[in-house]
Amino acid sequence: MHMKALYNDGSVAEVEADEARHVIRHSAAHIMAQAIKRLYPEADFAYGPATDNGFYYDVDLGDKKISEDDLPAIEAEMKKIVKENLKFQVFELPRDQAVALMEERGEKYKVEHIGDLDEDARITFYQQGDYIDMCVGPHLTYTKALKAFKLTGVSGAYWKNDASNKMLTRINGTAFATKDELEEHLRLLEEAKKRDHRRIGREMDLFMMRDEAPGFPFFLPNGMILKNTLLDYWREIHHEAGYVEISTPQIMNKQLWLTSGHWDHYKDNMYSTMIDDEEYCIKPMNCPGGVLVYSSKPHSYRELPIRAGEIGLVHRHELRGALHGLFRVRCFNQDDAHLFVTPEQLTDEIVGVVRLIDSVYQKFGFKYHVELSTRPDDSMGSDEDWAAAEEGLKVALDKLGMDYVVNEGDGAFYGPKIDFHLEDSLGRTWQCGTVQLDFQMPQNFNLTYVDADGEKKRPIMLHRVCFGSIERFIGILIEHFAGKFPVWLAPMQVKVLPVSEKSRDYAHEVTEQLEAAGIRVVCDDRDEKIGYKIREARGVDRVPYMLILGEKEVEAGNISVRDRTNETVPMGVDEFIAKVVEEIRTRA
RNA sequence: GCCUGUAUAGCUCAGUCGGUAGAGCACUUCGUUGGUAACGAAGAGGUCACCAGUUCAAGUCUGGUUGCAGGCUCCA
Repeated sequence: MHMKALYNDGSVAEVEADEARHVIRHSAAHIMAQAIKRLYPEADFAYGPATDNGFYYDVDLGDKKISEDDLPAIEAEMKKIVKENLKFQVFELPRDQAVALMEERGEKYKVEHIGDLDEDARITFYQQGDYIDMCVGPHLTYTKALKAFKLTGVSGAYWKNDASNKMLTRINGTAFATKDELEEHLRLLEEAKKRDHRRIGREMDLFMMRDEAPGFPFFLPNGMILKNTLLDYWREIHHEAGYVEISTPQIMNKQLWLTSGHWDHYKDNMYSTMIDDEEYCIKPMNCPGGVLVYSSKPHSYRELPIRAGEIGLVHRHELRGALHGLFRVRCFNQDDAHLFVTPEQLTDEIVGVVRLIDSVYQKFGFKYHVELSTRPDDSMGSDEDWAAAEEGLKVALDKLGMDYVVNEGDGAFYGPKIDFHLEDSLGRTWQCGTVQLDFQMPQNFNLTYVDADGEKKRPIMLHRVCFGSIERFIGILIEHFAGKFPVWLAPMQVKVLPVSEKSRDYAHEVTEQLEAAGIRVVCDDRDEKIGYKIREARGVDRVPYMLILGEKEVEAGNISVRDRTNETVPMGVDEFIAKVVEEIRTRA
């Protein structure tokens, strides 16, 4: 799909594909702003960019409010503007005139924006009809080129993404080159909703949420199978990677959290309780416990690196507006580990951890992106330590040749981190794995090891998780597989479906044989028709294998195996058991 | 915490102008013995999230609280 785009130097060029889509969406944002301005003359616009999925504009409407009910009117006005086929024009102004123009038009956010621009920044404006917007473009050449768009919702967003600023009204929309593409996009969104882990979790009886405990998930028997199976896998690969496993207390006294720095930097997220008139905290992180284990006895350089894993249940008071299924909860299990290493071992250990995390994500076929998160405003420690720590992570990433984006100011309060982000069904990303480099905790707790020269030295501490939180990881897994887990993970691996009462005894026999082989099998011997049972096994249980057993199979002494491709093949029971057991063993 | 919505049966949803509730699926029972994505009938199931208010009367209107959804902020 070719189309023309107007650039801020006044030139016009052909654009296509992603670039064309971006131009369409960005122009849609301007046309929406023009429509809003016509309907709400007091509207004051902030930012209005194109995004990966559409576009939005943040607007300050003063005392007025816009809700979803108002969107059809705005859409209708946009259609009028499209029909008017206004020409997009571009012009540039020197700073003082740019400010004057925006002030004259009552655009105080744009004026502030100009103030934030570099001294030598070129300030360009795009105009269609009587609407003028400060913008770097490019844009469509005429409004009629906007052929397919839809406003999708209203939300709030802080000016400059800062919670201390005013909350503006964000109006979201999406636009495509053609109506067909728009329809397809909306259809895919509907499809994605069917993969929502909250919905599948309920359908498959994996977990549940209750109003009595917002943010605290309940795991049901099927969910526990999934969780425990993941943990078995986790223990196996960590044992192979030279990790030991520990477990540290849920509740430890406030003094510990003062020493670790959590009290000063993380107090608002911590739950606490009184025990015998002394204040105790419920752990929001596992590291202080891990540190206490390390510091409980002297260590030689010969013992390092120590890699101590812990499936640690942590509780954090998250803002209720942030809660989201299993993705954002108030208590979760971290597949944590703390590594105590010498400076010489540091890079290799980071590389080892990153490789381990990568191997886990490869196992499930996840695509992910990596971020290097640097020093936040609220942090502890010296500039030198932070610089060294950030450098340490960079060196490891470079050694691995990994692509990453830098996420300024998003590190933990005690150190910078490498974050691994996974996608959910809607393409939203969630941080799962992370590797954090920490010089602070060893200092705060005066951790040492005796080096070869007999001197006491300070170990460096690495915090790391692979899954991140088991809960979040399970949520991602559910959406990734749409509940159709590989055999080794499936809570129900085989469902035996007798066609009628006549084959019920045989079905029970086969079920027992599978059970004896360690296969998770359920026999649906209800008095229902075979089509009904298949429908439920497929659509609700999402079981990898169904065994259809009728008189034919009783006669032949074999089984009919139907897999997820809906192919049905006859097979001997022993042959099938061997196949499934092998798939489970190899985690195929 | 903030913005915009939203809350009726286990699930998905109807419920008009305010007159104390309905469907489909699921569940239970009975019949049915059925061969690859819904067998038939009957039954049971709701303090309409909660607390106030308006009204002769509230699922319905108003206010508040809580949960939930999509965002923002924050985060694994």
